[in-house]
Amino acid sequence: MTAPETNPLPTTYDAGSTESTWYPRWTEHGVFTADAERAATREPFVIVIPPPNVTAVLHMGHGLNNTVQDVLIRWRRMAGDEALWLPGTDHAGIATQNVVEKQLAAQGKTRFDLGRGPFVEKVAEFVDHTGGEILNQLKAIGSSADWSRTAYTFSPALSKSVREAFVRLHEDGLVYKGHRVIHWCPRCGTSLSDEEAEFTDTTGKLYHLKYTLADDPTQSITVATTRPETMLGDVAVAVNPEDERYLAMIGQEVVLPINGVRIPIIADTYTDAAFGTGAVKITPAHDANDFEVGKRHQLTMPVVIDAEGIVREVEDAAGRVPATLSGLDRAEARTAIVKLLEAEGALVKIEPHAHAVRHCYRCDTVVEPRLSDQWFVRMRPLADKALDVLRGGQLRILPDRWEAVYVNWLEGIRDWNISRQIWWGHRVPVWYCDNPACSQEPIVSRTDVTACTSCHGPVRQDEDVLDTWFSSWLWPFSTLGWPDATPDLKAFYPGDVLVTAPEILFFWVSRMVMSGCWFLDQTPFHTVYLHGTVRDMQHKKMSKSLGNGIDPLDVVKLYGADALRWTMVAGLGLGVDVMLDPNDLDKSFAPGRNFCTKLWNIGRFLLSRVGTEPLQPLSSIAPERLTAADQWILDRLDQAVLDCDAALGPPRPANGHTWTDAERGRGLRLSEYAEAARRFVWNELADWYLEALKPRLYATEGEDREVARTVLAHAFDGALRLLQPMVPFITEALWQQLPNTPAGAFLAQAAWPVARRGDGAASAEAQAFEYARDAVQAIRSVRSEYNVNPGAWVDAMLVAPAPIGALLDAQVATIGSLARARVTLAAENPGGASAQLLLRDGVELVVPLAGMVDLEKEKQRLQVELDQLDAQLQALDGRLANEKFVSKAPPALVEAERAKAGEWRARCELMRTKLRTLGA
RNA sequence: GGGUCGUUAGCUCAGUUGGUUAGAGCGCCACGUUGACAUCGUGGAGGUCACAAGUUCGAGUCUUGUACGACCCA
Repeated sequence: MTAPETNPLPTTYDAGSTESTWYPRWTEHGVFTADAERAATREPFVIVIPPPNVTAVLHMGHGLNNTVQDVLIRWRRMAGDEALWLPGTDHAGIATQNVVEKQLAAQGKTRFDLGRGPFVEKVAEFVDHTGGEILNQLKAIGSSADWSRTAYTFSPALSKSVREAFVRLHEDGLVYKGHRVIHWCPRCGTSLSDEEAEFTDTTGKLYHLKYTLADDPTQSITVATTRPETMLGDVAVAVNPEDERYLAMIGQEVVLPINGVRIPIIADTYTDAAFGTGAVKITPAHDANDFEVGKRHQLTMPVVIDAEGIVREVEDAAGRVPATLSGLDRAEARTAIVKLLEAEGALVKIEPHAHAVRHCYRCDTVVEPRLSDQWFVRMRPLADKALDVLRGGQLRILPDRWEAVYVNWLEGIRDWNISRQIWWGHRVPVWYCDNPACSQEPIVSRTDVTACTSCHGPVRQDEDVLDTWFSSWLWPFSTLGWPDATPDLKAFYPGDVLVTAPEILFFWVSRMVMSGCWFLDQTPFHTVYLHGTVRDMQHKKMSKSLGNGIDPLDVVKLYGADALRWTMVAGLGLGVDVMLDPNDLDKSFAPGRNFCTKLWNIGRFLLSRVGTEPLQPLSSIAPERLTAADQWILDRLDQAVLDCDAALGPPRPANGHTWTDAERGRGLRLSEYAEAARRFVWNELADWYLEALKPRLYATEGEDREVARTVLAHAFDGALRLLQPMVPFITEALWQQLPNTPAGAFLAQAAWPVARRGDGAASAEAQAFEYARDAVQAIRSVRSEYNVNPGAWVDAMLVAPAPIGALLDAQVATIGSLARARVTLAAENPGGASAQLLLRDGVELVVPLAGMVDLEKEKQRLQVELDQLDAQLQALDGRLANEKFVSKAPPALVEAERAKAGEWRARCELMRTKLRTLGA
């Protein structure tokens, strides 16, 4: 018997219980686990996660980033790829060390009180206990990563990769120790790479200092500087050799104020005659540019500021720092020195000056340029390879405007300072023999060295650790076991898509491409997808410090993970920032919340009507048994599938390795994908098909009801498959209720739909339903205009040319029930006092509305419509009368325009006739 | 200082190689609980596509300039 089943679904969607039901089932059944062996017979599709800092707490940026990855990986998993999303965390050298140092500071201790070994142990312990929590938080938003492969940049396995990379680069002659001015964070006590020293625009001061000539105290030269405290370390004044103002002074000496040191005036083209006074003081130990000048002129390099940012005579600086200044912090020293300069009459003036000051990207302290010994990687050869893969089409970046940024940076690449003077990280694998009698060079080794290879005496390891990014840049293959030739490495390298934010294009993305190309001779991925930033309504980036953040877990609790995911994906234009209001979560997440509620209600109703009896497969139903509505929804599903595919794909270059120009910019349009799927399930399946179907479904039994059940279930099944990557929980819960879902199967690994008809074009039968929709909308419009009681039934006549009339004949009941109208068909318009509308293809709607029709209103409406169309017709006629248009535009277009003109003309005529009958 | 991008409905954004009457979500207005859904339904209002010039039969789309805004690099 076919009485409707008891509805098993609760009336409101319970996100919490659904999420806690399905996530464990997915993981228990290994739905997310990739298999290297299977990858031999299926296309692998690999995404490596941008590893969050091991101590990080989930924020909206992670939410966005990981949702995108999850959508892509779930899509490819359904599409039959061997999908691997590889998760993990980054040990985050400086950041993590800072956290633990802060804890120590609260106890009044420093890391030096503990000593290196115990401190590192303490950090490791801290990471063990509190680290990696973010990975659990990723599970809460539905991330389908392969947790069995969770990696960590500081694990023994990945540490092995790091050593291998360092040693190999050394063997390749690309690692060297350099003595130069680098960026130094006095607070963190370490050097930083160029990328880690971020520029901040600041309004500072430009100090003009007067240095008196040694041999002629009546003469002086004025230099301009933003950092007067470095004058103690000045070794020269440089002027441009072309600058006529100073020609006579070149070669003479000036006396530094305060410490009385004599320094020469030199000529160097580095000096810009137009900046400041045209004369600059040269402090080689405390400015990278001055360092270059100093090297060119073989100047001494006195160091007057130490590693903690304290002014004192550090090196080659005897007699330069007066006792009164020694021991002052660099900021205090600036104040004191300016005062002294003023007292000596050496301070000419102070101007406001807008410039960019570098700050530590971890603690925001102003970076101090510092002369020191550091390990560097010579990047030019690596960068060239990374440029080749982009130019050769093995790599693309979306949005493509970032490709220019990538190229620009790589073309101007500078050597990478990879050593850090902190303790938390991979120690530089270099050992020194301190035996003065032994001539052993530093030993660079893959394994720990315990004795000198020459004299067998004791050795000591380099104190420095490697930049965190030196492990991150190996991530796409270190996580797969490199340098060992593991099955995973063979199966899953190179990967496919890298999803991240543009901020780390240089830090991480470009470097991964370089390392992949260098060590494995292949770009680690063929696509870089750079998504936008999550911002608040003032377009300010969400951040903890600004207090404008949204906790994704709050959103999950309030509306569910799917609502969070949907909101972000639906709003995610390519490379576009996502705006959310931290003060109004209801409004911000309304799109996702509303969509989930709607989907749940669609499913609840639909499933209750479909029931639980087995369904015959769609393929077993003879086409002539399908109604126009059935044909229509099946066509719409085809179209939705094609639209989703077009928005998402292609997943990889068609030839497997190189993007063609036609492919290169395509796909990864997540918002278009969301819109195509949404339109299908909501605007087509629910709004029209389900409504049109109600009479058939309420029938108690019969063949037609079976057809309706089958088509309905098929259409919904298709919708759920299309939606699963975006809203995995709610779709899984609904899909499990469909009668034809096999026991033990998961939507999460069901097949991605394929369009039945390849072209997605509407079939002729479906066209009848389009006419029916037109008629329904027209009747509703008339009803609304005349304020007809929504419950009341009206008479409506459709006047249609014979062939369309024949199509409409079968739709009369459907139109009637959807528009609450007693619908009749006619070949001729009877005229009379009625509301009349022109539909498409010459179909007319006549609604008599006895006694209610307002003739003036009808006339007005017709007139407005006629005027609009007439204006457009005239423009079109003008175009068609233009000989150039007719001769130059594509013939097919001209033909189409002619046909349109004819249609519009007939329509205008019809309206004029109507107006006349209305007495205008 | 160098570079990149953006400016389309009240807000946030789509609009693929130039070619019907420029779309969506949210918001707004009117009506409404007809056997899934008021986190909803139905109907509707709202845009000289920043400005100016140019190319073209034809420009939201291509070129140049201007204004404003954002980001990246030095």
